[in-house]
Amino acid sequence: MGRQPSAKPTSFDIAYLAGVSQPTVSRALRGSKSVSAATRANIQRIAQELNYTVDKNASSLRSQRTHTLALLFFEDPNPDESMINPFFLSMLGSITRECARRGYDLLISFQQMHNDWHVTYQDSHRSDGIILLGYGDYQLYLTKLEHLVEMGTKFVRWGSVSEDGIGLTVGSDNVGAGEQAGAHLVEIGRRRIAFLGDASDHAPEFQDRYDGLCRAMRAAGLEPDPALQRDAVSSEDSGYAAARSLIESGQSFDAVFAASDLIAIGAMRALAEAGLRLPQDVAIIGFDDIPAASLTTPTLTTVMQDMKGAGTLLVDALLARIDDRPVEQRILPARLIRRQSTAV
Amino acid sequence: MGRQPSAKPTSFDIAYLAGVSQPTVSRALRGSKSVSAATRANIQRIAQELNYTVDKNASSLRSQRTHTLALLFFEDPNPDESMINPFFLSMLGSITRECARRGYDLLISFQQMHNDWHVTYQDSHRSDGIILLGYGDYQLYLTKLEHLVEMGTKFVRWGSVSEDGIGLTVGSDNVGAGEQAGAHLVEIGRRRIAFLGDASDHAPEFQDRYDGLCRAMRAAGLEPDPALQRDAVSSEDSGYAAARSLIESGQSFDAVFAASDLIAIGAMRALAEAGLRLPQDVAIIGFDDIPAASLTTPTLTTVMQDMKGAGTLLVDALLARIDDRPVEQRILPARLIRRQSTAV
DNA sequence: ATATTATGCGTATACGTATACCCTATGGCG
DNA sequence: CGCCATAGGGTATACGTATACGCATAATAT
Repeated sequence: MGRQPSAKPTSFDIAYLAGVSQPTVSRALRGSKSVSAATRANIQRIAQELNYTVDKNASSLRSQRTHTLALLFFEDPNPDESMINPFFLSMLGSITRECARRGYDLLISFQQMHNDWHVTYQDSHRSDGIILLGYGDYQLYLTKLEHLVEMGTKFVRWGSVSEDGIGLTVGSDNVGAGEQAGAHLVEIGRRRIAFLGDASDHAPEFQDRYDGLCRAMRAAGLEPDPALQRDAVSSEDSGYAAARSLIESGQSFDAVFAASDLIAIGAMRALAEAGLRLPQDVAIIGFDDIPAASLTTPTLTTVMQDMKGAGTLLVDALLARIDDRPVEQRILPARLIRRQSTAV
Repeated sequence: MGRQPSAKPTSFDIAYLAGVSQPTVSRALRGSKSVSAATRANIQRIAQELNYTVDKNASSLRSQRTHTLALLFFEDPNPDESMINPFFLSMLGSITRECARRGYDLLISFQQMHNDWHVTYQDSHRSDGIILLGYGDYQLYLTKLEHLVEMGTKFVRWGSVSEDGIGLTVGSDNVGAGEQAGAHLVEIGRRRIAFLGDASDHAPEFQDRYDGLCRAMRAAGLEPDPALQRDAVSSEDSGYAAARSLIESGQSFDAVFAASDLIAIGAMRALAEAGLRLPQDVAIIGFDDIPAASLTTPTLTTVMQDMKGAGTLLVDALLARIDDRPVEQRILPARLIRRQSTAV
């Protein structure tokens, strides 16, 4: 009770003090060239003094531009609560920074795929565009994407770029990364390389990684054995289960390429429990280079994605989309990080 | 280019179709009781059919309520880029979920403390309130908080509850947690317990943890040795440096309580390099229970904070603040997780 | 039967900004 | 010296919603 600033100043207040009309204030502050330098400077000074800020809602309502992006993150059906995609954080960091740099706000929301998110954000004028990260049910995802396209909603998504997908996609070079991993394993003399991760079209990124592995093996004259592939989603438990299934099948193998570090960490536990020595008996490579990867015993060879570049590129691409500038799909390079788990 | 929905429907469209006036539509959809059940049902049906959503900007402009919260995360001056507070993610998850449950949107922004964030979010009507996480320069932080209070801005912050702080604070029971850790170390026979982490008023939470440790030691008839305390910020490198400094000082110690897991992990590296056996020669306890804590060798005893509860509580408290309902400071319990690093 | 109150809804208007349009002084040009 | 382009800025209005009020009709009280 009794706050000294009687109320938030409006553009009318500024206009009054500057001896001009309200529209002139608006023009001056938004950089219109039809206002003289002197007038603009004066207006800016007064605005500064009064701590004036443009009312976001009024501005958005009138201009139909919110200068806000929405980031929708889709969770897996049963998320390993304690370990939600660790690598997501650095991407989030670079996305928020890039947004700030461009003068955009960022709305964030963790979603279940079955929600009506595809209606909420654009139709209610909350944001100018949407960034999509992850997905639960891939088929449902595609359906909703089609709906977005129909509605003319602007969006970009993180994922597999190789598929001729719906909408604009930014992603790592998963195939190339898989090749690097495969080549490395072949180089250290491994012949029977297992793959842990969904290799179906439910998880295009994982499939790309598998494709890359297969390509590297064939290039070395080896034929990938389908019996050495096990489905797994990105969680430690799932990796553990997949590795156990592999061990119990009695198949012989001397290397494992896991589609994510979480899977790899779970698999390492299973392998160690089975008395297999890492990396002598089984070499293992993960994917993502999460912080934990350098703490495992042995430390985990993995593939590092350019998460910072990813955030920047996603925002870049989305803004281009919004402004109807041309954009093409962009693939980010990934790099193999060699650690003890493949050091023979 | 030829989109079939001629335009986003407005409340006028609904009103026309329902044979009522626009305000009635607004009333019906917002649950005003001065509209008959029949009318309301009819309006809702039509709105549903047209995929109508309330325009967020218009609504916020008129009602002066944005139904949006802003989450400001302050980064340390030199963030260990790859490992930004890992425990932050689960909190973020619970905050977004809680917001969604209450029908609030969440704006997120990583900030440098020196920015004018304290003006931007409330004054421009972007959000109804602010959640503050972390801080860089603590003194500067306090200054800006005072400014927020002056302006009548609604906010809550995560931090040390014990200080009779500015504004409303939600935080873990750091003192209690420190006591638990100390008691545990004493229980396994340790007498010379070092503390790694800033114990100054620049980092109230760390100081609370240290106070807790001291209290537990005194309760056991031990006097904490100030020479065994080393400043450290929450990063692996800083922990490593602090531990090295401790080792090189020649002080004898048989346990380490680190103010965060990152510090602990760095310290473990330094201790191992110095040929000290963990936990036989030196037992060690961290704080946060980040995923990596269960992957170190030996696995790390640590304190788990209730991050999910934290997110819920922060949102809860802020909404209460916004609605001018009474709220008191809330302290969340923390729990010691015993692992190999203190198993003797 | 008349006065009173509640119910359900329409009328008018405000929220604060951005833009289309219009007008007035210049200055340049022939 | 008259004509037109241009700079600079004012006037009017729209963006879509939420609320203060007022006014009927119906329900209840007296």
